[in-house]
Amino acid sequence: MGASKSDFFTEEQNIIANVFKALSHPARIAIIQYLLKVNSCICGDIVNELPLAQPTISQHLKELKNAKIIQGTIDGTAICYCLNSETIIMLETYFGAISNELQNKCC
Amino acid sequence: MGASKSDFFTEEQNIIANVFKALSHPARIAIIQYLLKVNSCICGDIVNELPLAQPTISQHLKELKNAKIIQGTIDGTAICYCLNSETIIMLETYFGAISNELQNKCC
DNA sequence: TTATTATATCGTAATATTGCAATATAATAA
DNA sequence: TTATTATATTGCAATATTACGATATAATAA
Repeated sequence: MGASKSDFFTEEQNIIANVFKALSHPARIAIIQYLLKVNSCICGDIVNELPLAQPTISQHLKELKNAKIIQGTIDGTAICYCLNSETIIMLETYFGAISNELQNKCC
Repeated sequence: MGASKSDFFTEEQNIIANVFKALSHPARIAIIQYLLKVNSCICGDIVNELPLAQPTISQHLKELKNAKIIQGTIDGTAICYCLNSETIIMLETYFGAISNELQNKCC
Protein backbone atom coordinates (compact mmCIF):
# COMPACT_ATOMS: atom_id res chain seq x y z
CA MET A 1 0.00 0.00 0.00
CA GLY A 2 1.34 3.41 -0.79
CA ALA A 3 2.23 5.59 -3.71
CA SER A 4 2.80 4.93 -7.37
CA LYS A 5 0.74 2.44 -9.33
CA SER A 6 1.99 3.99 -12.56
CA ASP A 7 2.73 0.55 -14.09
CA PHE A 8 -1.00 -0.03 -14.37
CA PHE A 9 -1.52 2.99 -16.57
CA THR A 10 -0.49 3.54 -20.18
CA GLU A 11 2.81 5.16 -21.06
CA GLU A 12 0.90 8.07 -22.58
CA GLN A 13 -1.04 8.64 -19.38
CA ASN A 14 2.20 8.63 -17.39
CA ILE A 15 3.96 11.02 -19.78
CA ILE A 16 1.07 13.51 -19.74
CA ALA A 17 0.82 13.32 -15.94
CA ASN A 18 4.56 13.97 -15.64
CA VAL A 19 4.38 17.19 -17.67
CA PHE A 20 1.67 18.44 -15.32
CA LYS A 21 3.66 17.28 -12.31
CA ALA A 22 6.46 19.56 -13.47
CA LEU A 23 3.95 22.42 -13.49
CA SER A 24 2.43 21.56 -10.12
CA HIS A 25 4.62 23.67 -7.81
CA PRO A 26 4.27 27.44 -7.26
CA ALA A 27 8.04 27.94 -7.49
CA ARG A 28 8.05 26.40 -10.96
CA ILE A 29 5.09 28.55 -12.02
CA ALA A 30 7.03 31.57 -10.69
CA ILE A 31 10.06 30.53 -12.76
CA ILE A 32 7.89 30.30 -15.88
CA GLN A 33 6.36 33.72 -15.19
CA TYR A 34 9.81 35.22 -14.64
CA LEU A 35 11.16 33.72 -17.87
CA LEU A 36 8.17 35.24 -19.67
CA LYS A 37 8.70 38.64 -18.03
CA VAL A 38 12.39 39.09 -18.69
CA ASN A 39 11.80 38.87 -22.41
CA SER A 40 15.27 37.63 -23.18
CA CYS A 41 16.61 34.34 -21.92
CA ILE A 42 17.83 34.59 -18.40
CA CYS A 43 20.23 32.42 -16.44
CA GLY A 44 20.59 31.87 -12.72
CA ASP A 45 19.48 35.20 -11.31
CA ILE A 46 16.22 33.33 -10.86
CA VAL A 47 17.94 32.49 -7.58
CA ASN A 48 17.87 36.19 -6.63
CA GLU A 49 14.25 36.49 -7.69
CA LEU A 50 12.75 33.63 -5.69
CA PRO A 51 12.72 33.00 -1.92
CA LEU A 52 14.53 29.68 -2.26
CA ALA A 53 18.14 28.56 -1.94
CA GLN A 54 20.30 27.87 -4.98
CA PRO A 55 20.18 24.05 -4.76
CA THR A 56 16.40 24.17 -4.54
CA ILE A 57 16.13 26.38 -7.63
CA SER A 58 18.55 24.11 -9.45
CA GLN A 59 16.33 21.15 -8.61
CA HIS A 60 13.18 22.92 -9.85
CA LEU A 61 14.95 23.94 -13.06
CA LYS A 62 15.99 20.34 -13.61
CA GLU A 63 12.40 19.16 -13.32
CA LEU A 64 11.20 21.80 -15.78
CA LYS A 65 14.03 20.84 -18.13
CA ASN A 66 13.25 17.11 -17.89
CA ALA A 67 9.65 17.85 -18.79
CA LYS A 68 10.93 19.91 -21.74
CA ILE A 69 9.08 22.98 -20.47
CA ILE A 70 12.30 24.98 -20.43
CA GLN A 71 15.65 24.53 -22.09
CA GLY A 72 19.09 25.74 -21.05
CA THR A 73 22.09 26.65 -23.15
CA ILE A 74 25.55 27.00 -21.69
CA ASP A 75 26.95 30.54 -21.79
CA GLY A 76 30.39 30.57 -20.19
CA THR A 77 30.00 29.62 -16.57
CA ALA A 78 26.33 30.59 -16.64
CA ILE A 79 23.40 28.70 -18.13
CA CYS A 80 20.76 30.61 -20.04
CA TYR A 81 17.32 29.14 -19.46
CA CYS A 82 14.24 29.90 -21.50
CA LEU A 83 10.82 28.49 -22.20
CA ASN A 84 10.39 25.76 -24.79
CA SER A 85 7.62 27.02 -27.05
CA GLU A 86 7.10 23.58 -28.60
CA THR A 87 5.90 22.14 -25.30
CA ILE A 88 3.74 25.19 -24.59
CA ILE A 89 2.08 24.83 -27.98
CA MET A 90 1.65 21.10 -27.39
CA LEU A 91 -0.15 21.85 -24.12
CA GLU A 92 -2.37 24.46 -25.79
CA THR A 93 -3.24 21.88 -28.44
CA TYR A 94 -3.91 19.23 -25.79
CA PHE A 95 -6.59 21.31 -24.10
CA GLY A 96 -7.86 22.60 -27.42
CA ALA A 97 -8.53 19.04 -28.55
CA ILE A 98 -10.33 18.17 -25.32
CA SER A 99 -12.37 21.34 -25.54
CA ASN A 100 -13.41 20.46 -29.12
CA GLU A 101 -14.37 16.92 -28.17
CA LEU A 102 -16.43 18.35 -25.36
CA GLN A 103 -18.71 20.40 -27.59
CA ASN A 104 -22.35 19.34 -27.68
CA LYS A 105 -21.81 16.96 -24.82
CA CYS A 106 -23.13 16.83 -21.29
CA CYS A 107 -22.55 19.48 -18.59
CA MET B 1 13.43 22.21 5.93
CA GLY B 2 10.92 20.18 4.03
CA ALA B 3 7.98 20.61 1.77
CA SER B 4 5.72 23.54 1.04
CA LYS B 5 6.93 27.11 0.97
CA SER B 6 3.70 28.12 -0.74
CA ASP B 7 3.23 31.15 1.54
CA PHE B 8 6.16 32.81 -0.20
CA PHE B 9 4.45 32.70 -3.58
CA THR B 10 1.49 34.67 -4.86
CA GLU B 11 -2.03 33.34 -4.53
CA GLU B 12 -2.24 33.19 -8.33
CA GLN B 13 0.90 31.06 -8.54
CA ASN B 14 -0.50 28.69 -5.94
CA ILE B 15 -3.90 28.42 -7.64
CA ILE B 16 -2.34 27.66 -11.04
CA ALA B 17 0.04 25.12 -9.52
CA ASN B 18 -2.90 23.42 -7.78
CA VAL B 19 -4.82 22.93 -11.02
CA PHE B 20 -1.77 21.23 -12.51
CA LYS B 21 -1.29 19.20 -9.35
CA ALA B 22 -4.77 17.80 -9.90
CA LEU B 23 -3.66 16.75 -13.39
CA SER B 24 -0.35 15.29 -12.25
CA HIS B 25 -1.38 11.67 -11.65
CA PRO B 26 -1.88 9.00 -14.35
CA ALA B 27 -5.09 7.78 -12.69
CA ARG B 28 -6.58 11.25 -12.96
CA ILE B 29 -5.51 11.53 -16.60
CA ALA B 30 -7.15 8.12 -17.16
CA ILE B 31 -10.35 9.39 -15.54
CA ILE B 32 -10.35 12.41 -17.85
CA GLN B 33 -9.77 10.21 -20.91
CA TYR B 34 -12.56 7.89 -19.83
CA LEU B 35 -14.98 10.75 -19.29
CA LEU B 36 -14.13 11.98 -22.79
CA LYS B 37 -14.59 8.52 -24.32
CA VAL B 38 -17.95 7.65 -22.82
CA ASN B 39 -19.50 10.64 -24.48
CA SER B 40 -22.28 10.96 -21.93
CA CYS B 41 -21.68 11.70 -18.29
CA ILE B 42 -20.65 8.66 -16.36
CA CYS B 43 -20.73 7.93 -12.65
CA GLY B 44 -18.82 5.44 -10.58
CA ASP B 45 -18.15 2.67 -13.07
CA ILE B 46 -14.85 4.47 -13.36
CA VAL B 47 -14.09 2.11 -10.48
CA ASN B 48 -14.59 -0.87 -12.82
CA GLU B 49 -12.48 0.76 -15.49
CA LEU B 50 -9.37 1.54 -13.46
CA PRO B 51 -7.05 -0.78 -11.48
CA LEU B 52 -7.69 1.04 -8.22
CA ALA B 53 -9.97 0.46 -5.26
CA GLN B 54 -13.14 2.46 -4.76
CA PRO B 55 -11.84 4.72 -1.97
CA THR B 56 -8.82 5.58 -4.10
CA ILE B 57 -10.98 6.51 -7.09
CA SER B 58 -13.22 8.55 -4.82
CA GLN B 59 -10.17 10.44 -3.57
CA HIS B 60 -8.94 11.13 -7.11
CA LEU B 61 -12.41 12.31 -8.16
CA LYS B 62 -12.48 14.64 -5.18
CA GLU B 63 -9.20 16.23 -6.23
CA LEU B 64 -10.40 16.70 -9.80
CA LYS B 65 -13.65 18.18 -8.46
CA ASN B 66 -11.82 20.56 -6.09
CA ALA B 67 -9.75 21.79 -9.02
CA LYS B 68 -13.02 22.26 -10.98
CA ILE B 69 -11.73 19.97 -13.73
CA ILE B 70 -14.80 17.76 -13.35
CA GLN B 71 -18.19 18.29 -11.80
CA GLY B 72 -20.64 15.79 -10.35
CA THR B 73 -24.41 15.83 -10.18
CA ILE B 74 -26.37 13.55 -7.90
CA ASP B 75 -28.55 11.00 -9.70
CA GLY B 76 -30.33 8.83 -7.17
CA THR B 77 -27.70 6.89 -5.26
CA ALA B 78 -25.17 7.42 -8.03
CA ILE B 79 -23.19 10.52 -8.91
CA CYS B 80 -22.76 11.50 -12.52
CA TYR B 81 -19.34 13.01 -13.15
CA CYS B 82 -18.31 14.90 -16.24
CA LEU B 83 -15.64 17.28 -17.42
CA ASN B 84 -15.98 20.99 -16.73
CA SER B 85 -15.46 22.63 -20.10
CA GLU B 86 -14.93 26.07 -18.51
CA THR B 87 -11.74 24.92 -16.83
CA ILE B 88 -10.53 23.11 -19.95
CA ILE B 89 -11.04 26.30 -21.99
CA MET B 90 -9.28 28.31 -19.27
CA LEU B 91 -6.29 26.01 -19.53
CA GLU B 92 -6.25 26.22 -23.32
CA THR B 93 -6.31 30.00 -22.99
CA TYR B 94 -3.53 29.94 -20.39
CA PHE B 95 -1.11 28.18 -22.72
CA GLY B 96 -2.36 30.15 -25.71
CA ALA B 97 -1.44 33.40 -23.95
CA ILE B 98 2.03 32.13 -23.05
CA SER B 99 2.57 30.89 -26.57
CA ASN B 100 1.61 34.33 -27.95
CA GLU B 101 3.91 36.14 -25.54
CA LEU B 102 6.68 33.80 -26.60
CA GLN B 103 6.62 34.78 -30.25
CA ASN B 104 9.68 36.60 -31.55
CA LYS B 105 11.58 35.81 -28.40
CA CYS B 106 14.61 33.72 -27.65
CA CYS B 107 14.90 29.93 -28.16
C1' DT C 1 -38.43 -0.90 9.39
C1' DT C 2 -34.30 -3.52 7.26
C1' DA C 3 -31.65 -4.48 3.05
C1' DT C 4 -29.14 -2.90 -0.79
C1' DT C 5 -26.43 0.07 -3.58
C1' DA C 6 -23.34 3.93 -4.41
C1' DT C 7 -20.14 6.97 -2.74
C1' DA C 8 -17.41 9.36 0.92
C1' DT C 9 -14.42 9.56 4.93
C1' DC C 10 -11.08 7.86 8.43
C1' DG C 11 -6.81 5.93 9.75
C1' DT C 12 -2.53 4.47 8.54
C1' DA C 13 1.44 2.39 5.99
C1' DA C 14 4.32 2.99 1.92
C1' DT C 15 6.33 6.13 -0.95
C1' DA C 16 7.38 10.67 -3.15
C1' DT C 17 8.42 15.55 -2.95
C1' DT C 18 10.52 19.64 -1.02
C1' DG C 19 14.23 22.37 0.81
C1' DC C 20 18.77 23.17 2.08
C1' DA C 21 23.65 22.73 3.99
C1' DA C 22 27.61 20.77 2.41
C1' DT C 23 30.11 19.53 -1.30
C1' DA C 24 31.31 18.62 -6.13
C1' DT C 25 31.89 20.04 -10.83
C1' DA C 26 32.97 23.04 -14.73
C1' DA C 27 34.35 27.17 -16.99
C1' DT C 28 36.85 31.17 -16.97
C1' DA C 29 40.22 34.68 -14.79
C1' DA C 30 44.39 35.92 -12.67
C1' DT D 1 48.82 26.74 -11.40
C1' DT D 2 45.25 28.78 -7.98
C1' DA D 3 41.17 31.68 -7.38
C1' DT D 4 36.59 32.82 -8.62
C1' DT D 5 32.01 32.24 -10.33
C1' DA D 6 27.96 29.59 -11.68
C1' DT D 7 25.52 25.57 -11.41
C1' DA D 8 24.75 20.63 -10.09
C1' DT D 9 24.68 16.74 -6.89
C1' DT D 10 24.49 14.38 -2.42
C1' DG D 11 22.38 13.32 1.88
C1' DC D 12 18.90 13.88 4.90
C1' DA D 13 14.98 15.85 7.65
C1' DA D 14 10.29 17.65 7.15
C1' DT D 15 6.22 17.20 4.82
C1' DA D 16 2.85 15.64 1.21
C1' DT D 17 0.74 12.14 -1.66
C1' DT D 18 -1.01 7.63 -2.67
C1' DA D 19 -3.53 3.48 -1.78
C1' DC D 20 -6.69 0.83 0.63
C1' DG D 21 -9.28 -1.74 4.48
C1' DA D 22 -12.68 -0.50 7.51
C1' DT D 23 -16.36 2.19 8.28
C1' DA D 24 -19.77 5.90 7.63
C1' DT D 25 -23.30 8.19 5.03
C1' DA D 26 -27.18 8.73 1.87
C1' DA D 27 -30.66 7.35 -1.29
C1' DT D 28 -33.70 4.01 -2.79
C1' DA D 29 -35.95 -0.80 -2.61
C1' DA D 30 -38.30 -4.39 -0.35
